[in-house]
Amino acid sequence: MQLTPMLESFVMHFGEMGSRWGFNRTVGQIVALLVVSKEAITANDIAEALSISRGNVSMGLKELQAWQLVQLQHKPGDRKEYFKANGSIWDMANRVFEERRKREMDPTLSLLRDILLDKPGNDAEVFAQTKLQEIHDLLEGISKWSMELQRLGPDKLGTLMKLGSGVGKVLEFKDKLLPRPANNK
Amino acid sequence: MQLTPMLESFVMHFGEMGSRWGFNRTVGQIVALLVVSKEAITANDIAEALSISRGNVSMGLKELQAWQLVQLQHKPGDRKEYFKANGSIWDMANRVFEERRKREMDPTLSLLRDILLDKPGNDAEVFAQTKLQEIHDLLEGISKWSMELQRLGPDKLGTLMKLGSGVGKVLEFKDKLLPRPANNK
DNA sequence: TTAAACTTTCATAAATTACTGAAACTTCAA
DNA sequence: TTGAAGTTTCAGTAATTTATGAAAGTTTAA
Repeated sequence: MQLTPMLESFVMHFGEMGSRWGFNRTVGQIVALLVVSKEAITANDIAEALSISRGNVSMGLKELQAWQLVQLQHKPGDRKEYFKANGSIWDMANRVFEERRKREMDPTLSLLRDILLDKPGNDAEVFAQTKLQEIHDLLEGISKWSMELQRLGPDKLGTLMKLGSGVGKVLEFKDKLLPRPANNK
Repeated sequence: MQLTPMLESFVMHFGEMGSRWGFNRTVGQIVALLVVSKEAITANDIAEALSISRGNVSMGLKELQAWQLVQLQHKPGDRKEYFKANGSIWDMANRVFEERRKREMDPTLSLLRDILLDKPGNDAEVFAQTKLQEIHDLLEGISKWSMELQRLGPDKLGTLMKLGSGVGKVLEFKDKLLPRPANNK
């Protein structure tokens, strides 16, 4: 497998960005390669296209399976395993969001809840706890909201996003039209 | 400066999470320390509290200034520089979002735009470009939308988030009430 | 000016993370 | 069962990132 310059620049860029998106360079390259590949490809193809070791590919694919970003395929009469991107771009982005939410917010939320159960021992701790409470509430809000948004599905989310600055307007309607939502803290 | 066990656990946790949030351990610890400190503190206080070198603190604070997460203060008759968290938790979270958007999406958007200007050279590139276009549109959508949301300000965003699953309902209203929004691509 | 008090820089050391490749493992056809 | 075709694991090494601390830089009071 040989990449054209166009595809190579894309794949390499995803490698560079990988670490910012929560995985390492190789994993970024692999997922990029799979996304632009029409047909499913083997681990050997990947190793060759990216000039990395076979072992590295294996670990990368394992990681991507944990993220649910790749799909395994078998071809009849062929013992090799073939891989392809799992779902649409939208699906993949959703899974990345979800996974990052888990990794970036859940552990902190859990720690904050624990700490907030403790009695403050002095003045400094009293002040600190009010701050920790604020952080907790913000994280919890974002966390819950992002889960709601994902539940909306692509179509509605699309509408919501296209709404853009119109969101403000719609919110005003809501105040006038919805008598009183039942979810006050 | 000596941290109580409660504060220490919080500060250390932020250190661990730091790398997932886009900065390194030390920077995470420093920002956590500043957030729970009622009074502004000196770089030496920080080095002592976290048991890290003075130089490291200096670099960490520099980084945090780039993120606009710390504020410098001077006390009359005192030559030292004092530092405190810059703005409310909300403000700080906003800046982190903004900065991450810039780092995680902008470079990719820019690359994708470039690539999409090229003529595909073969079949594989034709397929790849449709995928790249999808990625581009999704990223652009998220990017623009998140900017809109930030423009709403805390109050409205709060309402929107509290709305939760109610968002779906409000969207239905919108379809019925807003004749036709002017922002079609 | 000088020098004391303080801060930043940066070369190098330490720590962490990622990659390789050979060995171990698995699966399947004969 | 054997061995060929394939995959995974993991110890060792390479690459990258982060931290240290001494030297250089800055600021201000006298």
